[in-house]
Amino acid sequence: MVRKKVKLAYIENDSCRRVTYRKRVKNLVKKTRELSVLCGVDACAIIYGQDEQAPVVWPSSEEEAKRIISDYNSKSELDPSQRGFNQYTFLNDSVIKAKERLLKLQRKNREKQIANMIGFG
Amino acid sequence: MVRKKVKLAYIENDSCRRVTYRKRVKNLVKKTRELSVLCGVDACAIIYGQDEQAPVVWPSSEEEAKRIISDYNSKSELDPSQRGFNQYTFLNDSVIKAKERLLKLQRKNREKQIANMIGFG
DNA sequence: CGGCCTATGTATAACAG
DNA sequence: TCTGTTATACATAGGCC
Repeated sequence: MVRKKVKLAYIENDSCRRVTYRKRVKNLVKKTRELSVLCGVDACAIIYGQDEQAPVVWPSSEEEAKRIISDYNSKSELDPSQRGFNQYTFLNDSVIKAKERLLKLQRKNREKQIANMIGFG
Repeated sequence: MVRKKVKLAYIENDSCRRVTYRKRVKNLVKKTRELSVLCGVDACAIIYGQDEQAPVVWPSSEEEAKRIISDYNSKSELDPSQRGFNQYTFLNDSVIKAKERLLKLQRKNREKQIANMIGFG
C-alpha cells in the first residue's frame, strides 16, 4: 500500500508475492505479539505458507506456550467447574492442544529463523 | 505508536487498554485477511479478549471455513497417503477441527459485529 | 463510554544492486 | 532471488466531544 494503491487480490507474480508474503508475515506476527503484550490477552497467529514445511505460528517459543498452558491448568485447579463443556474452556482446550503439539514439532533452528525474521525483542 | 513512542508493555489504564485493544484487533484481523488474499495462503488469527465470551477469530465466515474444509477433504481423496501422520496434515487437521467447532459456536450477530468492526469488504 | 479527528510513527510497494 | 532503500499509504495514541 504505497507507491500505488494495491487492490486486495491475489498477487499473480510469483516473485512479488513471495516478497510481500515474507514482509507481511513478519509484521503480522509482530502485531500479534504487540497486541498480546499491550493488552494482556492471549492471541495466536497461524500462517500456512505455500512451500514451507511447517506453518508460521505465534506464540512459538517454549516459554510462552508453557506460560499459557500453565495458566490454563492453574485456573482449572482453582475452579473445577471451569472444566465443564462451555464455550470458553472448549475453545481454549483446542488451542492449547494445538500449541502443545506444535511445541513438539518445532525445531530449534526453525524457531531461530522466525525469531530473526520478526526481529524478536 | 504515534504522538508518543509507546513502549511495548502492558497498558495499566483500563480505559486506554480497551480502546487500544479494539483498534488493534480490528487491524490485526484486517491484516490477516489481506495476507491470506494477497498471497493465497491460509491464515488464522485467534484473540482471547478479556471480557468477551467468545474469542475473536478469523476466518469466521461460514463460506471461508467451508472452503478450507472442502479443500482439505478433496486433497485427502486424491491422495489417501496424505492422511498419514505427518506434520502437514497433522497440523491442518487440528486447525480444521477447531474451525469446525468455532463455526457451530458462532452466532450471527457476533459475526455481524466483527464484520462491522473490521469494516469488512 | 463510543466516535471522530489528526499528528506522527509504521508498514510496505516499488525500485536498486 | 534476495537484501537494502525510499516514498507513500496506513495505523494509531492522544484529544475532543
